[in-house]
Amino acid sequence: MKSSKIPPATITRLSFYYRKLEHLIKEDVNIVSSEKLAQLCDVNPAQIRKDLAYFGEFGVRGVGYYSTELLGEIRKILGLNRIWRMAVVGIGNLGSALVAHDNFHKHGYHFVAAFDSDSRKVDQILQHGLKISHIDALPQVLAEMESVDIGVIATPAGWAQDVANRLFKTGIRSLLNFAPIQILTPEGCMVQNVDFTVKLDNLAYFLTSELTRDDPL
Amino acid sequence: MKSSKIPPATITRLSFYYRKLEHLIKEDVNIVSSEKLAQLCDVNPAQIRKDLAYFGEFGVRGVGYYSTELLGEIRKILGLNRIWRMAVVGIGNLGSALVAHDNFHKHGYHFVAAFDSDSRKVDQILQHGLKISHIDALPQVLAEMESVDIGVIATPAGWAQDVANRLFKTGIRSLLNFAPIQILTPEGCMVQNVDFTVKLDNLAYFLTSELTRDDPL
DNA sequence: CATAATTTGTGCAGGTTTTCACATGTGAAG
DNA sequence: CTTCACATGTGAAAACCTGCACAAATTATG
Repeated sequence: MKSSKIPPATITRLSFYYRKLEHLIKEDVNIVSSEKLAQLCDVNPAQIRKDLAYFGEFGVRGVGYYSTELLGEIRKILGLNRIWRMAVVGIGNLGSALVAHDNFHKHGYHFVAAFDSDSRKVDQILQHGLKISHIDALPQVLAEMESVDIGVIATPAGWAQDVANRLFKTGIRSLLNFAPIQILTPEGCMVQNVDFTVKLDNLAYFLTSELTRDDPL
Repeated sequence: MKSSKIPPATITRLSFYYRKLEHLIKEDVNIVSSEKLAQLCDVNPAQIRKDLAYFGEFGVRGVGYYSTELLGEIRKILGLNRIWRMAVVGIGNLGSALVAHDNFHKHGYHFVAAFDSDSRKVDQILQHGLKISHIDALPQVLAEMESVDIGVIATPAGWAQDVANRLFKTGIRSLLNFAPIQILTPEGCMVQNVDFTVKLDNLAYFLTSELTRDDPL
């Protein structure tokens, strides 16, 4: 259980493995080899074994991994054996879509607070009885409830840093940021960016470089 | 102009530089040094110079980079000096939010077709006069229009692979996938995944490992 | 024109991540 | 009980990426 130096990419891959395992278990696959799982996740088998080795020995030599057991181990590693409470700021098209997206809820990520700067939206009720509060009431609203683990920023770029600062001030240490900017982050906090435009730029580059490439057969 | 072996991360960073440059130019900053830009993007200055060196020499020694010139060069590299035509499949909460999101449009990514499997949604009109077609009409609709560059998958996970296959079959070679699964991709095609849950899992792991850490001191 | 002050572009070293290859452990069959 | 087939766990090699440190180029100044 050496947690010393774990590549960030390993965590992301564990998340993939987890999903595939859920899927396999639904199909009554009880045992899976690194070979098989690797194929499904499109990675190298040794990679999977290395990733898991950071956290322990979960397989049986000559056999493979017991699906449910491995699922449970990864669940423990990632911390998915609990509910994570989230607050979202910015209830525009994207924010609404996120709240309505039941994939979050199904995986234990629950929205427990929602904020917007538009007073006309305040007191509107969203999915699961979630009520929109005014952004200026953020400190009070969060102080009055059980602590929130993750903040979600779904505001325009111009607001994002300000909103992030307000969230950090309440003691939140993790943000999921949908605004296309780099958030300045205090020590001990983490921001994960979901940046559509960057992804599209990657596709644009791919298509462009394919065209430009002087393919000599 | 050695395009031989460019790290994927370089492309992603170019996208960041591009955004920051846009911003700087708006503030009438004519010249920027790698030092300055690095600070703003939170990377190493040498990294920026290395990234740019893959594609040419765009700076002036002793001076720095002319903002607009560099912006133009990166625009050319990434292929952002044109309109990219996109088709979106799945007009639920997320799909609607994407179409409404004007950040795409502003950066040259235009939705020109929209599909859904729900017949009740067919013929509904979205932003910019975009009309929803039935998913089964996808081949015909796309055949009748100027070619589409990028497919966007905003369907539930179960549909995603099927939709991807249909899109690939029309000749589309790039996908932006919002479904939480790994898409099987033919040779010469590219899929970029925007996977919220993976990002959340990363945050969950961060928070969990921070708690578990036996902090000596 | 020479010198100083900059800031780029880049060879090289260092570090991290991925992959290979094999020893180790396990279950099954004869 | 021995042997075989198999799949994990892991040290070592390879591939990849980043960061340093300095040479090269440019402008400014006297």
